[in-house]
Amino acid sequence: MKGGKRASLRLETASPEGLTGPVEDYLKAIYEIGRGTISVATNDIAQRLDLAPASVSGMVRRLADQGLLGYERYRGVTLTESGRRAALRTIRRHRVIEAYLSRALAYPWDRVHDEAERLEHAASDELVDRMATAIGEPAVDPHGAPIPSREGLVDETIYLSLADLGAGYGARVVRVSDDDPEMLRYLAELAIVPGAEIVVISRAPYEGPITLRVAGNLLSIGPALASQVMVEPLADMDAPAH
Amino acid sequence: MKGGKRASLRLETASPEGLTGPVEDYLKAIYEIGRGTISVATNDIAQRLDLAPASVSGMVRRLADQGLLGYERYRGVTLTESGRRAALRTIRRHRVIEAYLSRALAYPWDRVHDEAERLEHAASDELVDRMATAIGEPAVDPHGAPIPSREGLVDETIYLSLADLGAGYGARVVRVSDDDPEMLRYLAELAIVPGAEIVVISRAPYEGPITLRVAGNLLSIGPALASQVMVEPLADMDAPAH
DNA sequence: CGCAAAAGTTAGGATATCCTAATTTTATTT
DNA sequence: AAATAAAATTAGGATATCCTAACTTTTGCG
Repeated sequence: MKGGKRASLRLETASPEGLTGPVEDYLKAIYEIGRGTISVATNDIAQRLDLAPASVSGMVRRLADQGLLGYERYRGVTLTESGRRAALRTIRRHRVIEAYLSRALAYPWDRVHDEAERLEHAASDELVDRMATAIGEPAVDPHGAPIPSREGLVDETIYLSLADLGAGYGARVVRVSDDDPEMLRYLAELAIVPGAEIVVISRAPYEGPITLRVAGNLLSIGPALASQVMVEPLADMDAPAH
Repeated sequence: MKGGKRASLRLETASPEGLTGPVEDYLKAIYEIGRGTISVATNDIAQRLDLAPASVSGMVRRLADQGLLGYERYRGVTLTESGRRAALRTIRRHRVIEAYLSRALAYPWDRVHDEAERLEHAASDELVDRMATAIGEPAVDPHGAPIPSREGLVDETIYLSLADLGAGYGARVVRVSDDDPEMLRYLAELAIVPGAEIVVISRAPYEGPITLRVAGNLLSIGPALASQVMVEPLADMDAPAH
């Protein structure tokens, strides 16, 4: 006989439960689409992961057999408790890595996402925890997304998007969508970053441009972009009237 | 048609040439066994990667087809120029990551290897370069192994092992084998680490213990352990006679 | 409410990687 | 140099993941 016994499957992941990279990606996608609770359509998973719908049908079936998902044919999937935990662990990894790359290695914010997308499947919990400690246990990643705790708790607050904000309102940017590097570069140029304060000056009708004041400058953006920017309305503004 | 075209193979690696994790592992193993030039037996590859010999036969055939290896059935394999470059890139990644984990995140030296083993397939060249810069472009990893340059150059010096050193000789430890955590912890306890100066006090015959002075202490180790410690003899010792 | 469009699934394949068992080639040893 | 031992290969399978094409179920509309 040669050497010791071998794991039945060669895993490329560092997950405690030994999930593969693709499995982690599915769970994360399902969590993010359904906010952790809502039932999710297989086609939406396919779209988000850029896979053929048929591939998703096969995979969710297997994940359901493993107890990670609840699944009824033609009816969408939900995360089980164990699936949810696994999803949040991966999301924590992703966001801690993003934050670490940004703060400790001065990684540009439009590139942290792709790098984290690969590292999240390879980094051990110990490494992720060391990274988090090294940068002072931040609460959010560079795009403003909340980082789940080691115990799997996350801030699930739902924010308005800039597209939902009426003229005259002021708000603070809390979070921007993270996966389009070009958009992130553009937003940074406009100073629309988490923490920035903005005022909606006017909104043209029929999906027209939204004019804002940001950091003293006036600028206009389209509603498609505005919908990617999550904000927290500020109470103390002067002209909230309609 | 849905979305854009898809890569023909889904890669889990960040390599420029798009090599998979297993492929990088094979190339690295072949480089390390054969020091980059010598022909390597497939069985040795199997042993090092903990795979069945039959699996290696299949894989080296494919790698040869891809131009990464020279291969003649029943005769072993050699790295081609392109295989060698790929191997050194992976080795650079591995060692930079080890050094970074150790210096920037205070990772214990017996655990950097396993972590790097996974991250080396996921980290982009940009990340590895940023890590290297962040810790001052070290020349060696925490175990004393030389880090290949971005251009693929490495120090190929071959050192003696402690097991080859006669009684009376002094030497400086340059490098220790890196993949057995328990052994690394033991060596650290004995202060046998890269940079340490040692003197061989005596050697018992018939594979007997080797007695050393390290950091002022006397201690004995077996030849199996001694052979894992690479040293550079010191010229200025007093009793080199016989 | 019936039917077409949309959503989702099964069927049948492909690829990369690994395994065990059986076979072939090379090396060693008398 | 024949016989045996060691090394390496082929044959035949398994698994995880993905795909396209064809089919089925659900949904939404006139």
